Parts: sequence; C-alpha cells; structure tokens
Amino acid sequence: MGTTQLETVPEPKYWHLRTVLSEALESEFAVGEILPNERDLAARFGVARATLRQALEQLELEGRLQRRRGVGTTVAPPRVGVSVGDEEPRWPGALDEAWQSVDSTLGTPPTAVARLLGTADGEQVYRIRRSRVSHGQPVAAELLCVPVGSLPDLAVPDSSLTAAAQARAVLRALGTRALDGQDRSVELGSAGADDSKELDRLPGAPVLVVTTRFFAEGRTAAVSVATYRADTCRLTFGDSGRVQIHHQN
Amino acid sequence: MGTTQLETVPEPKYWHLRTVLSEALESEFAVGEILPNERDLAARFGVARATLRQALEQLELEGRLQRRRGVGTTVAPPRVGVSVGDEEPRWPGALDEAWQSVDSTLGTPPTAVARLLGTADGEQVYRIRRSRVSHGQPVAAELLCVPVGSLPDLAVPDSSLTAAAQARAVLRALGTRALDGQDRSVELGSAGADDSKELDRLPGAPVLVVTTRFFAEGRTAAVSVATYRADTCRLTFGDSGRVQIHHQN
DNA sequence: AAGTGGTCTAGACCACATT
DNA sequence: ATGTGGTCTAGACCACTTC
Repeated sequence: MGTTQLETVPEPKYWHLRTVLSEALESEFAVGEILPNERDLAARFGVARATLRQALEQLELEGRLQRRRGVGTTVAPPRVGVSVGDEEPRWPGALDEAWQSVDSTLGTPPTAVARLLGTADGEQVYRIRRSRVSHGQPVAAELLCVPVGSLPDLAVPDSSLTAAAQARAVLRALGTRALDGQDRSVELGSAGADDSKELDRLPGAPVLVVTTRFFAEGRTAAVSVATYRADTCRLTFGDSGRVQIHHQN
Repeated sequence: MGTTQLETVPEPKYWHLRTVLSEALESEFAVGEILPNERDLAARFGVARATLRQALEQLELEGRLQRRRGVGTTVAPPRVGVSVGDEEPRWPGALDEAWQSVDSTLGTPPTAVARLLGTADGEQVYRIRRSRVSHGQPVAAELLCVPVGSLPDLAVPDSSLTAAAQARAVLRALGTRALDGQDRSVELGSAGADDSKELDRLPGAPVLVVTTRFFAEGRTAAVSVATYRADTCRLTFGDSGRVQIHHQN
C-alpha cells in the first residue's frame, strides 16, 4: 500500500489526500464522530500540516466535514435541503415561511441592490434583515430592500415601534399589492462580516447567494438577497426537499 | 494611511487585504487588466506570499479575479447569467438548449445517482455526457443517466453508431414520453478530475452542482447532474438572465 | 492550563505558458 | 530561458473552547 504512489501523472498530494480521507470517511467514520487533530493526521500521512489542511478544506467545502476552532473536526451530516421558491411567485413574508425578522431600518440600499431596484442614488428604502433557521441551525441571512415609494400607503415608521413590528408592517403592506412576477438567481459568494456572524461562521465562508426580484406594476418593487451556508445547505426547487442526495466523488 | 491599523478587533490580515484589493479593483483596474504578480504584490503589502494568496483566493471565489498558471492574474468580467430551468418542466435535449453531447455509454450510474433513480445495484443505464458553452467558454459539464428500462422502445445501441448519434437517439426517445414533473436542487461542490478537465479548471475548483430528476409514469425516468463553474457563472431561474447583477461586499 | 483549529511566515521547488 | 501561479515544507504564534 505504500508503493502505490508511482503514478504516470502524479496528482497533487493534497488532492490524493482528499481522496484517501474521503474513502476513510465513508468506511470508517460515523456522522458526528471527531477526527484526530490536524497535527496528528499530518504526521500520520507524512505531510506538512498546511497540506493536510488543504485536503480538509476541500472536504469541508463539499459538506463532508465540519471544523470548529477550539473543538475539532467532525464528520458532517448530509446537507439539509432547504426549499427556496416554488413554481408560482409569492411575496416574501407569506405565513408558511421559516424566516424571522431580526431588524428593520430606513436607509440606502447596497449599490448592487440599488442597481436592481433601479432607484436613484441615495433613494431611501426599507431595509429588513431576516434570518432563517432549520433544524436548530441558522442556514441563511437575508437583506430585503423595499423602496419607500413602493409602499405609498404605509406611514413612515414610528420610532415607537420595535424593529420586528416595523418589519411586519412592511411585509404586510407588500402582501396587499398585486405581484406581477419574480426573478431568481443563484451564485457563489463569501460571507461578509455581518452575514458571517449571523450564520455562525468565519468571515469569508462560502455561501450561496440567492437574489430575488419582485415585480409589481411594471417596476421592481423589492429585492431580496439571501445568503445560505454553502457547507450545510442544498437549495431545492420544486419538491425535491424530501429526498436524500449524497455527495459525488 | 499607514496608521489606520489599530483596530479594536483586529481582523485577519488576509481579510483586510481582500478588502483593500477589492476596493482597488473597483477604482483602479479595468476588466481584463492584469495585476502585478503575487511576489510583487506580497512585497508591496508587506505580507508573506501565502497570505496574499489567501486574499486572492477569496476574490477569485467571488468571481472578481481570474488566475491562470503561467500567465497571471486578471480582473474577471461580471459573471455570466446562465438560464437553468423555466417554470414548466421539460425533457433534456429540447432543441433550444445550449448543450452539446460529447459521449454516450452504457454502464452503471454513480452510487449517488443510483439512489435517486431507485435502480438496483448494477442496473444498466445510458450515461450521456454533455457540455455547455456560453460566450465561447465552457460553463458546465453534465452527466445524464437514463435507466435502460425507462426506454423500452429504444433498441440497445449499435456499436456502429457514433457516441453523439447514440446520445441523440436516447434524447429523442426521452422526448416522446410524457413528462410528469421534475425536481431540482443546487449545492456547492468541487470539480472532480473529469469535470475539471471539461471546464478547463484545476481539480477541486468550486462548482455549482445542479441535480435534476425527471419523473414519468410514477417513477424517476432520468437524473441529470450538471456542474457549473462557480467562478464564472450565475444560475438564473425565470428570466433574470437579461440583467446585470454585481458582487456584494 | 491544555488542546483545538486559524493565521502567518520565509523559504523551496514544480508545472505551465510565453518569449 | 524566463516569468507566472500552484504546491509543499517546518516552524511559530494566536483565538477559541473545554476542563
């Protein structure tokens, strides 16, 4: 077994290590079990710790491992399927959703969001921050921006209201309007300082960014940017959330 | 400007560097422009090359940079929006799609796919590999598996047919059947040895894995696993493909 | 206090593309 | 031949959790 290494096209050590560890995870470890620490593992495989870490990072990116500073490295459970969007469009804040409002302010949107909304520079929007929890773990953080002009019937928020109450008021006002359609995109991103705290991860952690535009009366009435933990989540469309999907090689 | 560093909660160097570089990219560089090489940049910022590389990796993950061995680091264009799935389900291989069949074999599916198909161990499937090109660049590689039993009318392939012709025959046969529905999920993965070659990336490159199940006559008639380059692609649902979305901070 | 993963360093060599 | 990014090393120290 020690003599298998003469390959015609020698792959990088960390990649080979990843494969070896991957197989070991399937055959010799149970979900939740803790692995030996990095220094021991590196010594066992005869590589520098940095090289071992490169392999672990790959496996963590694939959702196979979970690493926590001060604690250790554990075998991750299969990713949870989180349903994001069905066939028919719906306003955010519909009752059956798993979102919880954590804050609501009045201010200017991030420039990327302003571009999607088509708002003028410095135009005010309601900024609602929500978080989504699944199986007791935070899985997503969202920033929902609604131009003040989209909700003419809503009184400018009273400072006597709690942030959560303000958020509810905005969502309720949105729900009364006719929704013409919506739009969605998914891309890879990395958690900023704020999101990473909400998601209980380090800054820079990989996230799946789901951007949704809501259309009403010929314009973009709201934009939601939701960041999902890429390590623990599998986004599902339709009703595939019920099914187990496992990692590929 | 050199004295701004006394922070109450000092963030990691590589993260701070990422921010600095990110701002420089927006203000001082044009798309396609090449950055100074890593050794120079590291010296300029007074950090080790490994630390600088950590910052560059972040920016590459976010689709802001593109690095090519032997060439250099360039400013990446905005991610291209690739449409994946509309409202109504449709068999793969419909005419308007941008997929190109590259191979077709008869064999057993990967275990993860077998689980989704509900096939018995060792049951044979048509395995079709396709690739998708957008703007002259490969953006996705797909493995489409169809159990032989799903297409009773199709003769077992003749070895005289080319792989592309076999693939067409399978897709055509699929298209004649009634499609009851479909199912989709998106998750983060890393490119395997085979996919990474098709996508023109190094093994381990981040990819968005889109898994689609096709239902017909009460069973899963086909499963598609498509891996999209996460660095260059933004997956769109509905008709958001027309719009520019830029990175967040 | 001890043990874990996270950050950082300063160097070396390799694979690849270009000249 | 040169220059680029990619891999790897051996060590140090830090931040965090747990005991």
